[in-house]
Amino acid sequence: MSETSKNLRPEGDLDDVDRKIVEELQANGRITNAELAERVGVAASTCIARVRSLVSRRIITGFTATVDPRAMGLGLEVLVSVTVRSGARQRITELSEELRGLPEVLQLFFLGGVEDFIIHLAVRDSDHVRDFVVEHLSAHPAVSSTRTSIVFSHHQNPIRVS
Amino acid sequence: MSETSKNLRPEGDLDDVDRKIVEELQANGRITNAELAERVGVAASTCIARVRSLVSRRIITGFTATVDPRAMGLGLEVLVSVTVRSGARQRITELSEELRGLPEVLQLFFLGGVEDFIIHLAVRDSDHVRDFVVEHLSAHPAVSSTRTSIVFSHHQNPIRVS
DNA sequence: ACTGAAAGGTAACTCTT
DNA sequence: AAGAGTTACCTTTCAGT
Repeated sequence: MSETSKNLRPEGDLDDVDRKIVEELQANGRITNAELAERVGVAASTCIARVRSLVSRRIITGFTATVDPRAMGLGLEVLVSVTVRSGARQRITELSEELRGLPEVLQLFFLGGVEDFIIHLAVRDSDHVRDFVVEHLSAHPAVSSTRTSIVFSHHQNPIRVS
Repeated sequence: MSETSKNLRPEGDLDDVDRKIVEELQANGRITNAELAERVGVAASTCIARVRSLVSRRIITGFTATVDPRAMGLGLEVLVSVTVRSGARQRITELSEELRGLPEVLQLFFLGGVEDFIIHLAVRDSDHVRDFVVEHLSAHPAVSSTRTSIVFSHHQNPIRVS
């Protein structure tokens, strides 16, 4: 009954069962509740209650299929760094919201530092990159400069509780 | 029966049904086959065959739960740009594989251009960033320089067929 | 708060058209 | 590719611990 039997919440306020569930669902988001329960070592009824709690607490924020961009005809990925004009700082939010809505944009990092954004794009080809930069960045009054780098490869890891 | 009735495969060789399936499964990876079939407008038996085909062709590469790093005790995200010493180019692969295995690493972009990598980290706090950089980057003989930027916000979009 | 069993529902498979 | 019918399994609930 002591607090010392609980860890000093080293990672959020999840216990071992929650963490195992999160780990398994990151590795396979389509696993059935029955199998998840077995892997985690709790009853199916317990497991489904835990998963629902994790979702309602917004610890798990969603379930998605991961798709290969090349299979969708998007053979080129690039990272575009954007610096905003110092006189146009207040327009960063407006610009970022515009960018978020564009289909080429896979990810948008809103940064502190020299660069204000990094945009991760998946596009058909280099012409498509140029069109994107010209149309949405160079033409925008808030944008000071951009720098585009080709992504040779891209790896994504699950979040690990370590 | 003519080729003209098929589009000039504007995005891979997926038809409208495949594309709708991919779209729905990115939005909700845990949708049931019956509901997916209804939304896409095909029979359940057709739908499950399509999904399996997409997975076996590696167009859909997996299903995952998305997790809030903050809920896992990882309250700080940063992007670290890494430049490799010009005399140590051949060690990039070795370094990237080492980095991929680290629990703090969410994403790794292997780049062409001035910078060789960008590492997306989720960490507890700024001490954790420093430890990571010192331990895994500065100490590495192939690393020439690093630059760390705080991520204020991060958005991720599904891949859209446009 | 977790478990286990029972009931109901749904998915998956096969065959046929 | 669709539909029907069968099987099997999964989800859900609830009472008990």
